[in-house]
Amino acid sequence: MDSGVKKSGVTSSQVARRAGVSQSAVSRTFTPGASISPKTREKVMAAAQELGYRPNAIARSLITNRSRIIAVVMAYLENLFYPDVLEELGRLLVKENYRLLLFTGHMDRDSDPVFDQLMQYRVDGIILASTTLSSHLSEECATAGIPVVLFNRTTERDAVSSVTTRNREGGRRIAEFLLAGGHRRFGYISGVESSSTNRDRFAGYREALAEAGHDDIVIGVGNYDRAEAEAAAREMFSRPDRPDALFVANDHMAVAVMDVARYEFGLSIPNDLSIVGYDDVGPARWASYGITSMSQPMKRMVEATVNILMGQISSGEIEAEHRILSGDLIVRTSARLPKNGVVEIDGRRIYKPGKS
Amino acid sequence: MDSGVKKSGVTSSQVARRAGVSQSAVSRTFTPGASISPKTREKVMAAAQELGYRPNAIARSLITNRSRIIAVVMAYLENLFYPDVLEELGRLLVKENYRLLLFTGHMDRDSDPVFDQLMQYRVDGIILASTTLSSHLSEECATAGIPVVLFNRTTERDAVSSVTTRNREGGRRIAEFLLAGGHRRFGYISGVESSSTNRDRFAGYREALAEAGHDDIVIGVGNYDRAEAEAAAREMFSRPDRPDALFVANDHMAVAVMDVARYEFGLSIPNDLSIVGYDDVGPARWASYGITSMSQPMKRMVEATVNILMGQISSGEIEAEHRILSGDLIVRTSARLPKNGVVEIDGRRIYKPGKS
DNA sequence: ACGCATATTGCATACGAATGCAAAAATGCT
DNA sequence: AGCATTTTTGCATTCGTATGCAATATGCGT
Repeated sequence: MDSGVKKSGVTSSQVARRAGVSQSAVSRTFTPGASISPKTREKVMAAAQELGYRPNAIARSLITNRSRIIAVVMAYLENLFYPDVLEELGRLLVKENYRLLLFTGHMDRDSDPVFDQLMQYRVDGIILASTTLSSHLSEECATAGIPVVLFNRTTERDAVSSVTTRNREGGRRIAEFLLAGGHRRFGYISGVESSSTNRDRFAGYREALAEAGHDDIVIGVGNYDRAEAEAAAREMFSRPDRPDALFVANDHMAVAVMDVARYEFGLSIPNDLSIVGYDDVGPARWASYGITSMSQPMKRMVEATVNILMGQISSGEIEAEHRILSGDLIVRTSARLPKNGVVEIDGRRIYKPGKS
Repeated sequence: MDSGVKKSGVTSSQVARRAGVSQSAVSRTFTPGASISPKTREKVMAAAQELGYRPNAIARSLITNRSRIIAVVMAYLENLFYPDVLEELGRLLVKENYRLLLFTGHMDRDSDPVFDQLMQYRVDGIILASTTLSSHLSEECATAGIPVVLFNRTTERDAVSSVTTRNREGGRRIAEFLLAGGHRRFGYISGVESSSTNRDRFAGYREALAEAGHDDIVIGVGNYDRAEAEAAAREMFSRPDRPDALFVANDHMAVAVMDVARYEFGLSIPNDLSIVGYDDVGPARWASYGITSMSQPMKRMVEATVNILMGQISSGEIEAEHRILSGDLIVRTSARLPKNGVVEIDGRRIYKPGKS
């Protein structure tokens, strides 16, 4: 009431004095599960209220050695898949009472500066979305006891935890779908060629096509980038042996490729060209595109990610764990339909070979 | 070399012992501008290297009372404008050696929980993107000495700093453009009605139309949400007096509205209906849409935001500051063109009434 | 070489909260 | 009531770094 300025900087000791108790009592009042009597707790709460006290998370971190901060390193934000992921991550982390420290951009090369900051803030965990860590850096995390989870990516040696979907099977499924649709000439526009998602998607696609006797896939490199995907599409569509079936490594690029096909080459989709994408991200669902796409169960992926992290944080065990989920091939209008195999589930049309 | 495990937890004292200097020397080595001789700095650096030492930002914050963390509260992430903003913010903040603590979702009502966390981490500044603070909360920030900047939004009383564009003028410009294009019946699909951006854009639009004798604007409420905008569009397009000119409060909704117009109502754009959006965000530029849109100079807005923040942090003066930038009406194909006024600048077509 | 000004260094303490430990209070039991 | 047990409390210390101050080392001018 009378205290006048309540410039934040109210400390637990001040509250303690006000409430006529010890600083420890204040601390215990704000520490869930600590030993404190209802009576003192009430006194403390009242004093805290009056002074506008909030526990200082920084000081708390210093002594508990827990920051309750999770670092998220994310790239490709212009691909709506990732903002979606970010939003869901935010929701889940806040629910677990963790904060989200965001680093945008890649950290492929020795991006020590960014990494240094992660370490300096003693984050409790790191989520790498579409970005990997040099083995050097991930080792450093391991020795530092910081859990790391790769989101939608894996590394060669499975040394660090990851959450992915069955990209290889996804690639296969897409090939089967396009084969069943009676296509003759197959194309692929890749993501970043060294990325595990790209490798796996393509591997599955190529395998299934090869088994059907198609060994000559027309390939363009899109690097998960709109402009590059457009350029690759232009090059591909200008070829005399233009494909009639095209798998684009993600929807973000597929949308761009579709625009190029329609508005620069006057192609009719899916009559002249079938396009299949990956992720089942927002724009793929928009009426202008209606892209047939392998879905990635984003929410479950995020949930698994947070889950792994929380497990490792509370147990202290940083054993690499790999969660592999699966999606469905959502059928829309960007690709010719096979005779059968398309079924409707929960209002979504899905390709399930074998089923009529 | 021999130290074996270098489990992070290396402290400045350990480095000091190793280097044969005092802990202060280590601290000074890592404090830019501190008084330290090149010779000892070198010794310290060497020891730090060996042990894998990194200064503990938490401990540092505790004593300097500066966290070097900026909280960003952001909503509407599915609107690509905001991921773009986020990326740019990340870039600029990192350059200023600040970290970005992200909170997603709204905090309109007394969202004290989120706010509490902001305060607990003693963030050095707060950026509110498309979200405002109750006056109660913003006051609390003021007394706590924490700079707050509203991004793309203002409050009634100009008590808190903000960065916006001339939304009212933008609304006017759009009206002028549509009037010059010879349209007869005008519509508007709003954002969140209480938001300042929506109010201003609409005010300008309505004023200019009224001056031209058009007082009967057909209105739908979109709340900056795709689904709601679609519903509003459906309702509007079903009316007998369907407008032939439609201003949609942002591109995120305009894209959805355009799809409804074309694919659900078979309208030809811009022949049957002209659509103008706001933001000039990614999808507006895609070939499928080509939306004529008032641009917001996102990079400059972000720059101004960071600028205000840095200024207030370093000066300690938290005087509300308002930066108001302006954009251009980028002309594409979603709206009928006026006879004149459209000029080409840097490869972009812009509407500048008065110019031929 | 001497004295003075300046640059470096180490000591000791502070930041704000959490926690082991022992003292004190409350509770239960007979 | 008296004793044993449990709960609550306060004291003192700790986390890792920054910084004022006094002490020491260095450099400069003559």
